[in-house]
Amino acid sequence: MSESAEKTEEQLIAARRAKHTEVMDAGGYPYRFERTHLAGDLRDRFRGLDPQSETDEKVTVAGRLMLHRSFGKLQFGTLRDQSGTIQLFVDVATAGDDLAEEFSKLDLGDWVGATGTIMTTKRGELSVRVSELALLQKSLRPLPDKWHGLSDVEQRSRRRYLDLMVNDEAREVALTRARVVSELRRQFEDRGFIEVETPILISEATGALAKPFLTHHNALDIDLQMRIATELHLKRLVVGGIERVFEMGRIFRNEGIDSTHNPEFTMLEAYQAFADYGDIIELIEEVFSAVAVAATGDATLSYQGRELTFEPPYERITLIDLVSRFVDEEVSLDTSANRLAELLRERGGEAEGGATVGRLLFDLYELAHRQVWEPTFVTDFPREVSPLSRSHRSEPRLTERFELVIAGSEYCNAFSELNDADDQRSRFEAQAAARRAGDDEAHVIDEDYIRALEYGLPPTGGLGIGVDRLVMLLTDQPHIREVILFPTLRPEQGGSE
RNA sequence: GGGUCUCUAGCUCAAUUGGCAGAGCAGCGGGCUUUUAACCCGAAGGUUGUGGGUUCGAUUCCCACGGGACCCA
Repeated sequence: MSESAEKTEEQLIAARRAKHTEVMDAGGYPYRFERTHLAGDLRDRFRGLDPQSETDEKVTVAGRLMLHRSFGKLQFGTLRDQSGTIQLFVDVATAGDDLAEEFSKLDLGDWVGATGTIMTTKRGELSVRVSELALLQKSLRPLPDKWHGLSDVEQRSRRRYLDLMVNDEAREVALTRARVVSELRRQFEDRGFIEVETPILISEATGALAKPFLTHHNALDIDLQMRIATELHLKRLVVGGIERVFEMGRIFRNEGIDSTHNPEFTMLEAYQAFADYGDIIELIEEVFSAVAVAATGDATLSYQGRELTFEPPYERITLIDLVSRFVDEEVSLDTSANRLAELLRERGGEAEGGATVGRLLFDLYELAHRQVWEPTFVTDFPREVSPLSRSHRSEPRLTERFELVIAGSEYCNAFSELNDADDQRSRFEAQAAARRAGDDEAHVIDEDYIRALEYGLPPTGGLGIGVDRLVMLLTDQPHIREVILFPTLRPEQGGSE
């Protein structure tokens, strides 16, 4: 922004600031305000009131002044509170010159309280015939365009308060997210899951394949990492006897930012003793359909112009069958690595030298799953890409793991939990070898977790749900920044965050 | 990391082949007793992201840098 542009803005601010100074000189703004009704409540209660009605109902409303229309001796204002909008009507004949003058001096964006009787206008608009007015706090800065709102995506993310003020969709997304989170919590609580909180700062981040954020604790003088999953802590709690446990919390992964990745995001993980991945599939179907209905009112919705239904049952297909369908050729665990690498390259993938059959099948799946639209459980993942999943009961080269794929992306990752301490140790060691070979996202060995398993983890089914992505789906948003109120951004030049 | 596009008034957007940078909203002044983005009249508001270059002349063409968006890896 150039200096003169700032000057232009300063001129706009100066006029508002002059009025602000007047208020301050006259004793300042109120510390509280007694509101009797929300706009939405009034709309519900007086729905169907005939045009040009006058009532004796005296109400006090409060909110931000969003629009102002002056019509000679009449003035109309649109006041918005959290529940919606209500019109303020000021008639100089009944309100008097002073109140009309006071009302006309308000600026868009001001926080205003108004008392008066409920009425409707000739056109039937529900209004408050204002008899008392209170300026609760002046807005010193001009609002964005009253019709177009704020459209620049960067500014909308950076100044979310403005986005929420002027863009209906931003408010709707925020509210829907709250409904999703609330319903998720209710679904698990109703099934007897106990909500817990596990550490975010830990000496070594485990439970997923991702780079952690690094930090430092001064008093202990130790380096710490921020969690990349809640998995191993939650399973320790199952070992401890909390047989149904969940956590919905912030996860941090030190990765790039794109339409589906924010460095901090919200994941729900849940673990259920005595269940296997088949039980978890049923649980997920119930939870997802309930959440879709709670968020949007319907289990069927439109995402990016295409219909999608959360109505169970969802399709189930093994990873190998999905890959076979994708490459249009029957593949299996006995297909040669060379052939799989060839198929991968043909489909535009990159096959690393020395990649195992399981790895290559997984890489092919990563391409194949983009073509899946309706909710689909893809089951039975290769062992080497699933270091925390229990071996498949009928095929040891596979694990009892599934992902729920919807609209080309993964929304849930779940498995029969690996509860054999010795097997877990050998999986960790395989990961450690990969790490030594240069894979810095390979899992590190968590000795205490193995110790916990040695005390005995019952047969357990577990799941992880990417909450942000689920909200994207349910709000029809193509970018994760639209469902996170304050997404990670490069700091503004010269500004502070 | 690579490619494409983009940055003009507080906000939303124009600007012909390179020829005086315009509008709407907001703000300011005036009019209007039923508006719904009210409307009408008037005045004001700009170092066109930053820095270089080409040119008589650059919002426009070229280069670099910065911010952003999308696609690819």
